[in-house]
Amino acid sequence: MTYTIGDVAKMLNISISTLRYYDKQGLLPLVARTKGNIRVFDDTDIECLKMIECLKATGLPLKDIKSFFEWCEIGDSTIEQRYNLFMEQKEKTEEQIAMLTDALARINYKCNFYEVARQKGTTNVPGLREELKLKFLKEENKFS
Amino acid sequence: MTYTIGDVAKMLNISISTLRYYDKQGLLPLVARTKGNIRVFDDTDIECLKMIECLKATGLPLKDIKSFFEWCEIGDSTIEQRYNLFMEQKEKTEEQIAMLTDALARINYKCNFYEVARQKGTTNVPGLREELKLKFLKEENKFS
DNA sequence: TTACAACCTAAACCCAACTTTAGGTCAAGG
DNA sequence: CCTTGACCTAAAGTTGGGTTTAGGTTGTAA
Repeated sequence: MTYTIGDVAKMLNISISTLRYYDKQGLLPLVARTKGNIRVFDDTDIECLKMIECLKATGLPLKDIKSFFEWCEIGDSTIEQRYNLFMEQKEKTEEQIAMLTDALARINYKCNFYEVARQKGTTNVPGLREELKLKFLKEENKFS
Repeated sequence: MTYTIGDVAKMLNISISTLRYYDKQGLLPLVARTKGNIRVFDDTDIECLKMIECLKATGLPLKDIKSFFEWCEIGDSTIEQRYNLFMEQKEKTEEQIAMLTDALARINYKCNFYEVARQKGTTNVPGLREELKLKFLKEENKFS
């Protein structure tokens, strides 16, 4: 099965210009072309793009993703590097999830805070603490 | 308790230039100054900065963080906006965690794959599938 | 066979979020 | 007083990850 760049863009929800940009950056070194120079993507290219999306989602820079594909092409002598890359990325991803989980807890707190504030019509709700209140009250005092 | 910009930079592990940048962008509208124009941070400013870090971690752009602080200053008439901001950010953060959890599963698979490959000295391991193999094998065939 | 959408390139442009640079000011210790 | 490190500003530069533009080619269907 083969696909045009437009097909791939729709399938993976990546813009055509981004796909061309990735190709130019050397992230898709193996994309075939027709005699008329039109890109022909196959299922392996789709798999590569999904891997790119996965690594990008975890914050790996494009140049490092490029390195990974270069290592794949070189072969078995680069297994150690590839292993290290994924082990490191695993750690970083776990850290990111932990950070986001923390952030989510704070945000949930705020959701509850503003839920109550919405009902009462004021952020001045006894029993609930808002981080910013002190200073804004100080500010109010300044103006009064 | 008050702090210099250098103190805050060390406490929160944010560079001095970033703190000044945030101030310039209007994210720290309430930071006091000495008569000699030196910034004086207090504990509320530290709380604001922690909130900034939290929202930034979830991908909220600085201009939106600025809006939030502006809404806080305006007062109770902006409760609804603030509520919506946090509800939306809650959703987005949950989505991000889900995405990262997916990515982590793929990465863990790769860790295992390369763990075995490392032991065997080759990625050509029966029973383990590598997304990229097809094409690279095709490539090998091209050259042989 | 020509019209038309979809493809191509190179190069310029864009944006957020910083960082660096250049040239100055502040304040505490000797 | 004067030195020195920490502070200040404005403005320019940097980076990553794209998008846009301008000008051209391909290929399919009427």
